[in-house]
Amino acid sequence: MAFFLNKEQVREQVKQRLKDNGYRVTSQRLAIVELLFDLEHPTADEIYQSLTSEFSNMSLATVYNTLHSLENIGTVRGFSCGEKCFRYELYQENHHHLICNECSKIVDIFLETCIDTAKVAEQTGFKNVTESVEFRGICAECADKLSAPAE
Amino acid sequence: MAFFLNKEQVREQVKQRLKDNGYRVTSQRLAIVELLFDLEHPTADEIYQSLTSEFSNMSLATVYNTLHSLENIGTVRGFSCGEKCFRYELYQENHHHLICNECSKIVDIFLETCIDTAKVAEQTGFKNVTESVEFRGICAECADKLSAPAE
DNA sequence: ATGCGTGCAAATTATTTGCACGCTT
DNA sequence: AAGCGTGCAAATAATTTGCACGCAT
Repeated sequence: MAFFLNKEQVREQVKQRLKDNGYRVTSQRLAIVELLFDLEHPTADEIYQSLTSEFSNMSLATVYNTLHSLENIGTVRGFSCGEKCFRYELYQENHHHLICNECSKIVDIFLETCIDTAKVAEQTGFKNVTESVEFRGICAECADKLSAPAE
Repeated sequence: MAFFLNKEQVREQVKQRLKDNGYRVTSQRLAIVELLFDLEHPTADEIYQSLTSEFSNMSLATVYNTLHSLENIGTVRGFSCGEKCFRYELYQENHHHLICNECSKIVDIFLETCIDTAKVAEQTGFKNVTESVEFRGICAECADKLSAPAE
């Protein structure tokens, strides 16, 4: 985890952004942000599982709603690993993914892009624009497996 | 559509790549590639609908299988627009997306990046690496709608 | 001739939605 | 006091999978 802000700072930043965008600050929203700070790339269900210990009654629907709100304010990014599951993480510039098409393994890649998000926002009229680069390919192990049957 | 290759050239390229990667060249695979050349960002189901006119009997399962194979050889890229639907397109460098978190509108963005896909492949051992930049945000109309209730 | 790719249909499962209550503002 | 956010549970629909046949190699 290579965050530029510590958990407390992220918390404060999110609170500010929620307010700025007309969302209420709720304990569930903050809890999910903190969880995302600690976890790798949880799915909605994993987040739900982790939070049921903290909040005895918390529903999956709330997790989805909250993630959606957090995406809207540019704090969370969802991405699909493999076709099926959807994973979420705190948005960080320069933090990208390389995903195996076969086994859905996710490799984190930190690299500078020369992409100007502000400019994209300006030219398109979009708000809260986040950017991420997704690499796709076949990992070495899967490449072996795929060619193996042909031997 | 700003393809560097015409349809025939894409066809030949795909045939070669299929062979190179140990996949068979089938009419369904070529048909899907040609369709992707013509269509914007079809979903699997839209592809299926379009092909049923050409192939009287063609199943959705085959569409999914084929798309997956084409992804593996780096010809097709799938991406999620909104959380629900999955869309597919021919892979082109410098062709990226800006997606609205609310209405899932897709804006195509062509921009040069300083991303070196070959280097990523080299450093990670992945094969057939494709790259795409995905921008997310809230489009102007949805931003209006979201703030409207607060007025 | 062999075996992969296809078609069919059933199964799985992630995600969404509507409604009533409680908490934040 | 008012209304958004939450929780619950049912509904929705995209995607996957197994099996048998035909076609490409």
